Amino acid sequence: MTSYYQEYSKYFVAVDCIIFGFDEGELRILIGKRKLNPGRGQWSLYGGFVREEESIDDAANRVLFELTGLRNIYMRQLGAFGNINRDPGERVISVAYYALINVNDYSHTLLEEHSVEWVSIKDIPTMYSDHNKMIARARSMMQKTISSEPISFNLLPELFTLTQLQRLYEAVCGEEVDKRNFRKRVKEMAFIEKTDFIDKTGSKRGAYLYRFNQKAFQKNSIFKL
Amino acid sequence: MTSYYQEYSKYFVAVDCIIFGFDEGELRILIGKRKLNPGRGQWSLYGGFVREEESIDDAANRVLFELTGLRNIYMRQLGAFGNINRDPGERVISVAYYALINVNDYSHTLLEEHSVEWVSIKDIPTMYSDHNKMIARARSMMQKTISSEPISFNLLPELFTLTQLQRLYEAVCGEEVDKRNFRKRVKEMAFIEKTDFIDKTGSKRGAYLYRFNQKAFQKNSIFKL
DNA sequence: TCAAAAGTGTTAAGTTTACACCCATGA
DNA sequence: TCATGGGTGTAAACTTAACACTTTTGA
Repeated sequence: MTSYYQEYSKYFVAVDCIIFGFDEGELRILIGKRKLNPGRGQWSLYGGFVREEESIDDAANRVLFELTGLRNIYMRQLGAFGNINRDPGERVISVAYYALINVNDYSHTLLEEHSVEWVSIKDIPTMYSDHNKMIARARSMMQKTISSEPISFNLLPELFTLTQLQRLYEAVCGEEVDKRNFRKRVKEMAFIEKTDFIDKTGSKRGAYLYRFNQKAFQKNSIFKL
Repeated sequence: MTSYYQEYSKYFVAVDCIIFGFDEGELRILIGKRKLNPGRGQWSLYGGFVREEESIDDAANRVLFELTGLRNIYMRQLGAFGNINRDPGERVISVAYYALINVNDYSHTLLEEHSVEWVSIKDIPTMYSDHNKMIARARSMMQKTISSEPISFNLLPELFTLTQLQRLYEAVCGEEVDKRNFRKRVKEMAFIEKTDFIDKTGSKRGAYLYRFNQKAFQKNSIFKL
């Protein structure tokens, strides 16, 4: 084994995931209570330590997979959190990621198995370590992104109504938007395709279901909500 | 010493700084050739390892201070880079930061002392490890930021002409803008103050010098270039 | 006297916002 | 039949973009 850097210190490196979902008109994240010390019983993000055989990104994907059973999830790094005493146990540097999943893809069984729950972004409790800071950063990063990149679709089922899309947008941005103006903008985006399917769960009349066409997007690549 | 996490591995954690300056109409970064193995002689960002008694942010500030002698510099984290083999020596996780400095504050003596030089962003060579990726990310992050936050002023002397400000903006964005439209926008920002001083180095006629008023900005907080 | 950079307004095009009513259906 | 959410267009306000000439001065 080489040892170029032996005079320097090494640190534990963890990943923490802010997992967003959208349900009942609310933006939610998946959090649970810590099962181990330090901080046992405190609300916490789901995370894990980086292993020697994986990159940090791989670690984040592994942790997400362990919790959700899902792969190929939209996931972005928020950054590294490295205050000396951020972890009450020992010095741990944590790299935070946020992920967007469709709550329907996540089974209730798994919720109980890992004792995590969907908590509305409006009701986040005080959390372990600097996790509140991570959540705030994730939220603000996502807010900036949602108007310029088509990330909404990761939070919705494959087929969705325009009202659902609008409610999601409103939940992320924290403000209401005009229905007609919103639909006008959607109509200009050829990669948001109207299907012939109709959803009757949300209203008596029924609403057309739409679908995000990834391929059509690649070509056009203009997005502005 | 506590040992909550002893079953996990520890890693070297470094910081790398992308230090931007603006000179002769070009956006430049400060890079040098590695003095030590692995990678001796390769072009590299300036960096250092995180010490036990400092946070990652503190480490970045220390490294920047070591190189420039400057404190209280505008500096933002880009994120963590953690591929397994990113460093040819041993596994090192690196947290990249970008900093904006005024080239006039940086002495030529220091350039030589640390054998670093200002290289135009257009002429960045192939660099050590994943440093090219870091630079690309820094550039793109800065580009996004410059239109919505008043960061330009960190790259300029305290007093600057509108042409300098415009050239900087153009260098960062990589495209030219209309002089009259640019000045119109500047005029609407009360916190960019015209002074009575005139700079005659850039033209025979001379141009008014302007100054960024940080206090006036705090109150208004609208920025759009 | 001329080359070089500084400085200055107007108009057309495009974008954004505000706004109200009819439709289809199940209960 | 009525309450509920679905669906649609236009005009005014605002923002952005395009555009050309005069001024000052040192060389």
